[in-house]
Amino acid sequence: MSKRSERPAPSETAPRMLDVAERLAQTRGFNGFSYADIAAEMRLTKASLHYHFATKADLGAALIVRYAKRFDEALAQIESPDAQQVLRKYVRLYESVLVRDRMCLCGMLAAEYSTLPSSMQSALRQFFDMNETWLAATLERGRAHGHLPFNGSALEAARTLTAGLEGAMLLARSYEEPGRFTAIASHLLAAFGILPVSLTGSSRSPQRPKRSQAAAR
Amino acid sequence: MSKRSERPAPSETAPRMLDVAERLAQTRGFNGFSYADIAAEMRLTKASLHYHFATKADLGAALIVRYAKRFDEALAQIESPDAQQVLRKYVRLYESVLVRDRMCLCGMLAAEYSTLPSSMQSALRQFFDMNETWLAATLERGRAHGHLPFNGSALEAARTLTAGLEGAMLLARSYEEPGRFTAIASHLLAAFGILPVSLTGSSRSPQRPKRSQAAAR
DNA sequence: GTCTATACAGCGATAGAC
DNA sequence: GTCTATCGCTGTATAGAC
Repeated sequence: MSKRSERPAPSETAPRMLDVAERLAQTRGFNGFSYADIAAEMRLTKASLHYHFATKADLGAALIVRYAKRFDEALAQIESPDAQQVLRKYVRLYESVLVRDRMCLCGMLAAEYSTLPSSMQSALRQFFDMNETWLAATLERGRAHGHLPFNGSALEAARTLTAGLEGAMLLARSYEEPGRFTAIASHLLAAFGILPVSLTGSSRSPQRPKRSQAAAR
Repeated sequence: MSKRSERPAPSETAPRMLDVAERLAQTRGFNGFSYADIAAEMRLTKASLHYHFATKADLGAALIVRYAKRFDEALAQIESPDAQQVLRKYVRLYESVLVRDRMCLCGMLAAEYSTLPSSMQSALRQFFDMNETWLAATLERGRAHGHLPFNGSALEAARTLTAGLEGAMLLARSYEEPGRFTAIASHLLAAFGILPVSLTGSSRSPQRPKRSQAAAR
């Protein structure tokens, strides 16, 4: 926080703006930072910033689009035949955000949803749609291969998992204790029969997986 | 929404202020409304409002304290020997907030945590502590009586449930589809072996359409 | 308790020089 | 692309009359 960024090369100004704005949005919310904040950090004037993103709504929409693209790429990179491993890595994506004292950008923006320009609202929904589509497909595939013993609709399971992770980030941040997130995430994964990371390694699992109680009977 | 409140009796101004501010904070966030918004709705001037709550931080702290008190009372009212029924009603408390197009006040404030005055930050943590203490005790009691077949720490289970419900509200609001919340909440309850309400009447008490505790908030 | 009036900082945004 | 300068508006908050 005490370090002020060097002034970027002109061609790098737009992406650096997005970097700074992203961090501010994740930590303070979209309504919690201003062009002046970005300008101070980048050692530019507010007017210069408006050259790159004419309005804050433009900046905000670009923020979501880039975030969604990166998230999509990250999801592609954690694909693997082992659905349990994929989901553990999925959780770790969230964790890697939290340990940098940030909230998931889109979780944060979801809280401010009703105050956002409509361009941001629709971009936000696209992000969540993409996320839940990928997650539901992953869950369904894992179940089909017999690796994920959960019950019920994969789409609803995906939404439940996302809600749990977003909520866990929200709460963990209020305590400045990332460990709260990890504990909740493990609990959520356990509901899908997924054991903690420390027990992975090989396919043997001497401990009985905590079966999901969902719709038992 | 289109209706503007009547001007309150002078002695009622402070509580009405809290009512209006609460709704605005739940829908737009604490940084998403101003004294001017409250003043317009109450047909008073901003200056008059500052007489009752000198600063916005004072208003915000009072907001949380009152909310926590009401929530505590609501929890006391849903106590019952049937832990499953208690948890279903607990979920319905959240639902009753969401269907009025609001986010849980404290979930919303949690998102803005880092921008809040410290008096609000500590009040917020108190709210979550109270909530999780009650919930963990409820879960533990249900398990001890054999009514809740969940595994692991009751405290962590409580945190997981709270995170899931808060996250579900967050996401459901971005789609303006309260049904998303209900589906996720059912899924979460199922993880504790709690069946949907519609399937509960068969063994014991018949289904009663009584919806008394939906008040408050 | 409520008012008018105002202070003063911050906001997003624009015009035009360089 | 970046600057200086400025606009119009909104934000929280205060002083003092009624």
